[in-house]
Amino acid sequence: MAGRIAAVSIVEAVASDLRLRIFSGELPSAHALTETEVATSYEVARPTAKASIEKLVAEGLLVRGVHKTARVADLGPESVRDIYLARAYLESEVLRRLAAARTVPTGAVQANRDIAALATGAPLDVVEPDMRFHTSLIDAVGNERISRMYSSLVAEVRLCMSRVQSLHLLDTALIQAEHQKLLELIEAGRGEEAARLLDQHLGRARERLVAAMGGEAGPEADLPSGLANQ
Amino acid sequence: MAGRIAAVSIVEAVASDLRLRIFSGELPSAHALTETEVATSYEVARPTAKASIEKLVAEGLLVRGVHKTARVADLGPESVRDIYLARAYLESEVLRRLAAARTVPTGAVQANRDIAALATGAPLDVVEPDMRFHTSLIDAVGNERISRMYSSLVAEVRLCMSRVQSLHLLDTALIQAEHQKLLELIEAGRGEEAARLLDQHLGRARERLVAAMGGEAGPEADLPSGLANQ
DNA sequence: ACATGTGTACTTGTTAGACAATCGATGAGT
DNA sequence: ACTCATCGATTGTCTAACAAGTACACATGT
Repeated sequence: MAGRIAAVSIVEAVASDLRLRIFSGELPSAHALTETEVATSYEVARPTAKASIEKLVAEGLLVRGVHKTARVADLGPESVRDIYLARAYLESEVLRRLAAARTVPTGAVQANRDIAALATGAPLDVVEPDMRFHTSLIDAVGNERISRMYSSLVAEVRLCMSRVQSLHLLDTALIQAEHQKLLELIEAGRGEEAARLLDQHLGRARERLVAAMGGEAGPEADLPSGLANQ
Repeated sequence: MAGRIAAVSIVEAVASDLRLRIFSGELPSAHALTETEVATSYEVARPTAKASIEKLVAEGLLVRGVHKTARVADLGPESVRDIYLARAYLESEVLRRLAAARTVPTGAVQANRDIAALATGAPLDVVEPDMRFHTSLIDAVGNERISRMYSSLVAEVRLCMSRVQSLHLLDTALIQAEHQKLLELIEAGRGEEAARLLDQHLGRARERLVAAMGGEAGPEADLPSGLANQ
């Protein structure tokens, strides 16, 4: 079904294609991914397919227990809140830091220009440049570990996005405007305000996502609750 | 050489034992870990050994390029700064959050009691309860992803610690006192002060670690620089 | 009819052995 | 002494196979 790919590593190539198929929605939530199934469809050996699957399990895109077949992760509203809270933790500190150095990453500027350019296109096309915008901010601090953590969160966000077909999910113009404001605040060295705006920005996106997934809205938009009982 | 272990999964068991051997210093930095070598020493098949090694590579404890043998990660001062900065990002937000809810995790209280109890023992014994203290704080927010990220950072910190034999590295009494102060600030709901104290706490530990590794000190202790050029 | 036990098919965990591709180093030639 | 080629070692991947565990359906008993 899926064509063969040639890259640095076979297991990496298979994993990449599976990733795309998951993000595209071709593989729906809770869809079972048998090792032999993957092996035959990509014409690779079962150990290779196994390694690919385990890679995606490590990334959180698939879940599986011992001796059970891997399934596409089915993320609920709680997971979405977890993911967005983690994003906020990392990114708000990053904004403070960038603002302190008055560093405006060119990649983020370009990404937001791209968002503005497709303002008339399909609403779901905004996801890629939006993620690129945020990732550019993170990468600008040059911390390998933080970048890795964030990209793992981005992968989960994209997974969530692919489960939602509501076209009214995203207000492209608003997103673009808030991104612009964030960049301006960074340039002006106003880190605290940038961090606060980011919290609202992410909180809004989170609640829209939760709503589109059928979950009920959280208590407040900009400061999510949910502290574990000790 | 290493005895066999029986657990849920063989590759997990092998990975765990390798982890311990790395943390204990038995496997020094840049030590090569051949797949066949691991396979024969644990009496497992090579694919199993391979999987264990790849697991540790994913955790950052081992490094390896394509077609090259895995080696124990050799973390330099830059890595230490990256790790501690990432810790600060996560943990400072966690402290603000815990303080807002005035939630003092019992696990952290117990961990700090343990530190106080062994105030007369070997200085390196403080590492385990110290990590437990910080991990308890993180886990208290109940965010699975943040906990996972943090534990990955803790693993790297422990790797660094095992490379350092300087016994004057840690001032147990000071650590214990600062932990106590952190808990009090949380209980009092003074999140900002807690976050600031944490920055100093981690910054001090970081610079001691860097110094013990032979690196030169960073510019300032509580607000590490190192912004990537654009 | 319902609950319970059994059994079979499917899937995963692990192993063995093998071959090609690649990396590192040693040795030969200039 | 320096460059290049050959060789050994190591990894990537495959085929084949067996053991072990899970899940579902079937049959049985109450």
